[in-house]
Amino acid sequence: MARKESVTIRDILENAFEMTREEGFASVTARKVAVRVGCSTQPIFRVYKNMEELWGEVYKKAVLFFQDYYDLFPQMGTVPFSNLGMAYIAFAKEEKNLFRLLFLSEFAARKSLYEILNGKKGNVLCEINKASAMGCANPQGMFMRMWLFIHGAACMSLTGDYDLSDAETRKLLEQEYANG
Amino acid sequence: MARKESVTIRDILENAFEMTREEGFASVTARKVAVRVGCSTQPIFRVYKNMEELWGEVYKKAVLFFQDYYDLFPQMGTVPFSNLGMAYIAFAKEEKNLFRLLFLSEFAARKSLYEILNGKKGNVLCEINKASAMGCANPQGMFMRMWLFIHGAACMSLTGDYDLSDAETRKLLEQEYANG
DNA sequence: GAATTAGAATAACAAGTGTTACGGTAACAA
DNA sequence: TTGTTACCGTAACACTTGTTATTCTAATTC
Repeated sequence: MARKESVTIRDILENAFEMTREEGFASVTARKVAVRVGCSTQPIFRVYKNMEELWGEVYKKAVLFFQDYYDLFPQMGTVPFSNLGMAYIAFAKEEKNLFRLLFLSEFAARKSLYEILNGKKGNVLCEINKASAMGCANPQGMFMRMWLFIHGAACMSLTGDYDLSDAETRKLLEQEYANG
Repeated sequence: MARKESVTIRDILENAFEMTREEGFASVTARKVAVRVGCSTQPIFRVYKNMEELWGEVYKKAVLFFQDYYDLFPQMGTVPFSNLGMAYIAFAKEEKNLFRLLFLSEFAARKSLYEILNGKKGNVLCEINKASAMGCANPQGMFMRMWLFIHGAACMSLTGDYDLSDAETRKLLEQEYANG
């Protein structure tokens, strides 16, 4: 009856996402995505109502990407929030453009920081419970204090103003917890 | 001999800076600045070689603006780094667009965080000396720890994920210092 | 008042954006 | 083999960007 599609929704989203990773969210334009996919701009607008919709999907994919990143991140030590924090800081270093999109852009208002961190498994709640079980009197307050610290390190690494090693960073986080 | 200028360099820079404050750095385009000044785009290119140069001047003006902001900020309490930190966080809340330009944008690499904070009066050194005089064993390390905390709060307030009152924030900073 | 000349307005160029109209093409049904 | 029809490439529209060429204007000097 009809012609077979040669450009899939997957091709488009995948490439738009990789472009965000490599060149930043601002470079996801209709023509640039088309060039990278190797087609005209037409298939994009067949699949997505408009660019706004594609951008929204890239954002959603970035959220899932971060959550997978944390799931695969090596879990070391037992100090609450430290693994989550280490993953967050490493993510900011390695995936600067995705970090900006998720946690600093105007887009970032779509999901709260807490919502993204918590993910499907309730990562934050899990850490809060762990802290509580370890005798922390105010685990929510501890989370906030720790996270200010962690978010600060992550954001600072974007501009090159933070350059401690992973080992030093972990030490700092553990001290920070101990001092609470 | 010649015609008198009706659009000054001051008109242009002042308006470009105010546009950055109100609408963000990205809205400083030749035409938009011209509309706001009330002239054509021509006087801009008489005074500045190109837009890049104007943007550079806006950035420099933002640096000075922040430093004045801190100089006029009410100095309360004696805990080292706390006044500098409170000013920084308040600045992020009140001048979101300038904060982004100074401390998070690609532009931010022009001057290091430390350089901007320190200013002409050596604000950071001053606080480090104060800490030292008050018996702090590792004042540089203290500065770094405090500043991670402070930068985290400032950046979080941009996306609406930080909403503690000034009093609560100050308390946190003082505790943070005490725990070091 | 006339000539000179720098300042500024108008308009254009070239490149880039999102989006849409049109027409050719390829795959399947008859 | 012939239609049908969804897919996709080409080209265009309308808009925005930085920048520049041209033309008009106004202030000063003679």
